[in-house]
Amino acid sequence: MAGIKDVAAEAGVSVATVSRVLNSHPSVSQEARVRVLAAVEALGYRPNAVARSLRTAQTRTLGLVISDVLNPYFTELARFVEEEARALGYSVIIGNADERPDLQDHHIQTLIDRRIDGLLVSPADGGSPLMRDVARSGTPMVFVDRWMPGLDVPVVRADGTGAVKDLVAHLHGLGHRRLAIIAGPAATTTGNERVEAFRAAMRELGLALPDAYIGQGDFQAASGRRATERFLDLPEPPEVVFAADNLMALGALDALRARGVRVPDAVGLAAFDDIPWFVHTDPPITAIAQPAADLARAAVRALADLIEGRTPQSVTLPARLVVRRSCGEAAPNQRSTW
Amino acid sequence: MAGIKDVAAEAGVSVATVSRVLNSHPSVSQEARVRVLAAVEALGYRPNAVARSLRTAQTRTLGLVISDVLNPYFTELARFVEEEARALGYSVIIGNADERPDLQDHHIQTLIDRRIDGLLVSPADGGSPLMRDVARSGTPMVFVDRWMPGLDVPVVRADGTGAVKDLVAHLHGLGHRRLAIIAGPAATTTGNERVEAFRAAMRELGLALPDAYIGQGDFQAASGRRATERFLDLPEPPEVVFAADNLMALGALDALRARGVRVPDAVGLAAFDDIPWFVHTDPPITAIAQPAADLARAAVRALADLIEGRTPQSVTLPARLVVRRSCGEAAPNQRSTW
DNA sequence: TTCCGTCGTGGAATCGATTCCAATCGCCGT
DNA sequence: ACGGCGATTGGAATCGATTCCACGACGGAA
Repeated sequence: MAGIKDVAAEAGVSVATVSRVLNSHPSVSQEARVRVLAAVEALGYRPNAVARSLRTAQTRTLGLVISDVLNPYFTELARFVEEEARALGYSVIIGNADERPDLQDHHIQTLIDRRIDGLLVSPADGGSPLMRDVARSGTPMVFVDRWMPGLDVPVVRADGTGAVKDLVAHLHGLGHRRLAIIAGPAATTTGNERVEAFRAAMRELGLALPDAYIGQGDFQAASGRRATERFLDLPEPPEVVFAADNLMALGALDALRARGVRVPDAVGLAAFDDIPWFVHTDPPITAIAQPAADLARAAVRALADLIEGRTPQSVTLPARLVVRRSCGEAAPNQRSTW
Repeated sequence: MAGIKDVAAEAGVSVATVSRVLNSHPSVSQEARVRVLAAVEALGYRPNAVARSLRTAQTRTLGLVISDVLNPYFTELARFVEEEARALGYSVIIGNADERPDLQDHHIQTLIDRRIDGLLVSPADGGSPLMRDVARSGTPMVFVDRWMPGLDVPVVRADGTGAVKDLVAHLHGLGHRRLAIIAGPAATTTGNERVEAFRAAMRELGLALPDAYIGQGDFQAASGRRATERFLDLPEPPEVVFAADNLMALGALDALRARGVRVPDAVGLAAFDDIPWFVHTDPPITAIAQPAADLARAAVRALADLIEGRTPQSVTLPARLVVRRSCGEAAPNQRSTW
């Protein structure tokens, strides 16, 4: 593969001049520029990004560590992150933690070793000591969706409080009183927040939330299945199950179907995170939709600000309720996002 | 951030010795090794992967260019690719082409510029001249799922012929005669193959496949919607629509629902690619399942073979039919993959 | 005792770019 | 005609590792 020296030789100039042309440095004669460009073309020369990064100490690359690629919400997030990053001249390397702290650390370490310019993280399991160190070491970093408290790191996320309140009100209006939730890991911020919002909304309506109605999940399908089975085994099962993410909702649906429980007649189902498939499930699932595209854009911009020396902003966007039929009679404002 | 020189100074040895310890070169005294390791520990030293790559001319990184991250099939593929690569000591950088040739080329170019050790590609739109050049230039490369004909590049894919034949037989057995297909882009191998397999299977059963029953799609949801609407507008609409991938099936379902067409009573639906949600759609969708995990593993191994100088193998694995209820009465062997 | 092979070690070159610094060349003003 | 300034240019240092090569010490064989 041709190097900058070959180009210099071909064009009859020094490597310094070639480099200047490539980086559009002003002081190069028109004539030299033309010759260099011709040589570049003739040789099909492409600068070696590795060498360039070593010298300039920047890679124009962002790391994105997400908790689970199989979760459509994160996939969507990743897609928009890459899009915005590309618009700003960065590449993105995705690390999938699969909700496993060890994998998460592995990816963070690998990304740091490769000297990415900045890190976008959605901490699985409440983050890790390594993550804390990285943040403190001054590596530009931004949290998306989930975050770690007590760190001076910008956070870009959706606030589901209002939407959860709307959801509970909707369920209450439908006549449901016994509402259960499948929570995410207590260590994650989103895991906690959603439960708290749910609890608060219920208290406001004077509804009780017994411990037995709080299932422990880990944001993955299997845990949704297990928690749902436990609910169904209760002497007095809940009338509605609210899953704190879409994969656990899938698991819940699996469990319900396996037991032959009719949705929503016997038990209703709602989920956090809206995805295209919820329109076509049986029945269509009422869900809380997060603005993934906006979150992704805001997060990338905050990170770029941090990297390029500007002051980044934490951003909180509202999530919103999308009512479908999985909790009872169709509501008048039933509408899909898609 | 501490460099190898700092470690050398701290341990009181030369950088050469430090490097030897780090790369477990045999000729280092026990005593020096201990001192170096202690210094590494004390300084929290981590080798700079960029510098190392420049010198060794290898990055221990694989590029994976997929056609569409939002397609759960590719997401699953990506997940297993990363898993297998990690087991073999490689990292993976994912490029999402969104079924756009220009984006695809952008990612390939970026990956090459970063000197990834090898490339795993599922060509969107039949590949590109750039892709052909890269393949010919000797960059280790392996095709997954889709491929470009006429290149000496290993291909790892699933063969759907048998499963499509099973599907058509199943539909025929259910009494359906007018079967339509929403094809993928003619430029892609999978796009063509699936149509051809379908056509062949129908011919064997003496069924006609009029041109009007072949919808042109691009593997994305919107095209599935459009093609389905066109089918429904036909004087004699098909009895079953077979979508060549899961996103177009989603689009088809959208269109069917919008028109108030009952599935499977009025029109049946089947899809290529099976995903967890198909179990819970209304109705559950009959689909052809590809062994994503096995494909991913085989592809990574083939690429690693190529990179490390062994002889890689092309692999073709069978896809299989999973019958559900979207084409008519439940079959006896109804069973989910999940 | 002398010679030679092994082992452990450090100096220095190298990978492919970027960039500082000094040198050269016109050309202008006085 | 001369000093000087701006525009171009090339040489060489540098980024942080790996690795070739030479060198000294030491042990065993003759």
